[in-house]
Amino acid sequence: MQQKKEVTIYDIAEKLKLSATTVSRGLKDHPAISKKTKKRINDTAAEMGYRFNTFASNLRSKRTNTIGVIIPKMNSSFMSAVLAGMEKVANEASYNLIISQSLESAEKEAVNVKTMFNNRVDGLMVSVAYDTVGVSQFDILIEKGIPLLFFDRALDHPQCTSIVIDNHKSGYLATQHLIEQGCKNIIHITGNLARNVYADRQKGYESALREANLKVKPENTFITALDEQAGIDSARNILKMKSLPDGVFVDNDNCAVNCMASLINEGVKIPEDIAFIGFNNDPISRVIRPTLSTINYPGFEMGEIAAHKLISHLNGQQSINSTNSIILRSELIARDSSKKIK
Amino acid sequence: MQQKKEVTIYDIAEKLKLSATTVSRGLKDHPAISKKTKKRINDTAAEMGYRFNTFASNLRSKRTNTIGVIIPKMNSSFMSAVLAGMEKVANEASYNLIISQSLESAEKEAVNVKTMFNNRVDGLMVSVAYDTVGVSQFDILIEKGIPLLFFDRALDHPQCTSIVIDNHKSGYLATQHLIEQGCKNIIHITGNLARNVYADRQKGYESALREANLKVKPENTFITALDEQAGIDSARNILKMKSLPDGVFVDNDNCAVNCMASLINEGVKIPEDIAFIGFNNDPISRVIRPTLSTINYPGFEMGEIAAHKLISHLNGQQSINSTNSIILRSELIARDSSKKIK
DNA sequence: CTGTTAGCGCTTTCAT
DNA sequence: ATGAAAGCGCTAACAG
Repeated sequence: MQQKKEVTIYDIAEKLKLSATTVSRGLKDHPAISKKTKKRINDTAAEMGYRFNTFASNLRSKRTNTIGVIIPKMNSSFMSAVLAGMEKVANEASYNLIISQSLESAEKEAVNVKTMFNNRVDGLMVSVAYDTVGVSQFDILIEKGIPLLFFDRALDHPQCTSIVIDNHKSGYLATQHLIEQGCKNIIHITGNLARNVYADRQKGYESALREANLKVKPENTFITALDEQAGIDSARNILKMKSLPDGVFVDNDNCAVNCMASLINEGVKIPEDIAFIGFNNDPISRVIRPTLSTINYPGFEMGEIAAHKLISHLNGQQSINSTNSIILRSELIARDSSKKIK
Repeated sequence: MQQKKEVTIYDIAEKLKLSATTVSRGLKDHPAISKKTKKRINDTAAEMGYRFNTFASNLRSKRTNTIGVIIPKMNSSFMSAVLAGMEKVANEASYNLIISQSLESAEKEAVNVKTMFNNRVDGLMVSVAYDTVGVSQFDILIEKGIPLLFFDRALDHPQCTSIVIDNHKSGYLATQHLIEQGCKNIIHITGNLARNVYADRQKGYESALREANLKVKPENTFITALDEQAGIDSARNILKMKSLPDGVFVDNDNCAVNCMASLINEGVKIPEDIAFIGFNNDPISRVIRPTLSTINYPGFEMGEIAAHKLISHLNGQQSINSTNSIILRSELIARDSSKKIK
């Protein structure tokens, strides 16, 4: 299987009696090259089977036109939507996206940051892992002036912009909704409170309880991994409680449906005995019975805005820093799992 | 925001009174460099804030240590598992993975192939899009001797290895299972029959029917996109049929649960009126009620095997071609949605 | 509008 | 176990 020799711009230049520079410019659609020459160059390139060498280009120009993205896990329709939004904006600005998963591990995340750094990404967008601590793993980027932006699961950093949803309000709305349905003893199944998303939702949950003169009991907040197993385990823990709750707010639909299914298996009636509300508006929330009430928010838009902010910065149009952060709106979707009142 | 000057191996070499060659080797853990020198080199590199320049390396060595992966869509636990398997093997062999989605579009797939090609991937693994036609879009790779491997949704190509599951047997098992439960009028909701996975399952479905002396009716095969909407639409179409089916075999769990939910909404009893079996063993199949019978198969293993085959080829240990293709085993998981017999 | 020159940072011979 | 020299293919800077 002999590799054919690679065609370079020099080969094209020679064939056309031009300089390599002109060929390079012609291929790049540079304004200073005549239409006619451009056409000759492009035609010859195609004919000779030329392929652009990104490495030589990147080496020389010290730019990669590549943006890195690190997400915790590619397992929700929300993440798909965010990435789709990012990809759209990046493509339009002719940037490439490199996506990698931390799989919820701070350790793997740190490795990914290094890999992105070594791959010379022009900028990086991160939604941090479940157990990430501190921000020092990102220092290498900041030091080299590589713009860093957080989305959804954000960290506080003066030099970074964050794009998030209003988690406080979301938590408040979800809890208030359960209270309106008559719930007086509401569980909040959440994640690591070091993460802004969970901490803010917890605060919103507490605000709503206090506003309704309901007690905030520490034992009513379950800190979990918010995955399927956490849903099943939480159901077991709920059934063990002295007084059964009458409402459950789960920070993730997938976890919520598993919890619901386990409870129903044990004879619990939903929403009559326990009302449920999830988070994410995942497609599963519409398929499960009873259909799951949830919080919806604009993932695609979040991706678009994040990518747009970063690219604006790269083009020198605006700066990445904490004062440019954005909070997107979310909304309550009430379905059968929470409608105690007929 | 001034960029600090990049540290190169020459800077390290100078500081240590060594040659760049030695530094390069030391960083790469080359056997011909003494332990002591290696330690000095690595320490100094860290201290000086050196970062490896992939582009210079790739440019010079003409290898990228990168494997490309193109998948239709990152929307199932099956795909996650496959990618995790690939990543594990790739990482162990110190290869990077670039993953991109065709979003079920042949057009985008062709673009992705070109991008991968221009990014000089050492090899490519592809699960083709829903509507891909022909194999010519992959010619550029074959011509340059870049190994190409298909997994799950495969194309026939003498120079490519395929890693697939036994779709014929899976279709047969699923259908036979419904027949054993007493079904006599079974619908098969499938996808584009130009795709091996769906064509083979359809053949298995037909084999099982014939074996049981049941008629194979063309109108009982629904060609759909196998997504959520297809499930909902199929439910509507089923309800319009002159004689309602008593069994439905869907080639995708996600589509199946949406179809089931829609039918249940219309008062259909599952499995009593219509028994159901899906495909993929997606987590959703365990949460939905009734729990969905399905076909399980080893996604993680598929990823591992695919990556392993490709890397073996890159190391010159075995060849990529159609004679090395592998068919993995799948298994039936019977749950409540198909158990008519008590 | 086109060309000349130089060099990005690394690895690969081939020597020693 | 270490080094010298050359060059991968491109583009920035300057020249005309």
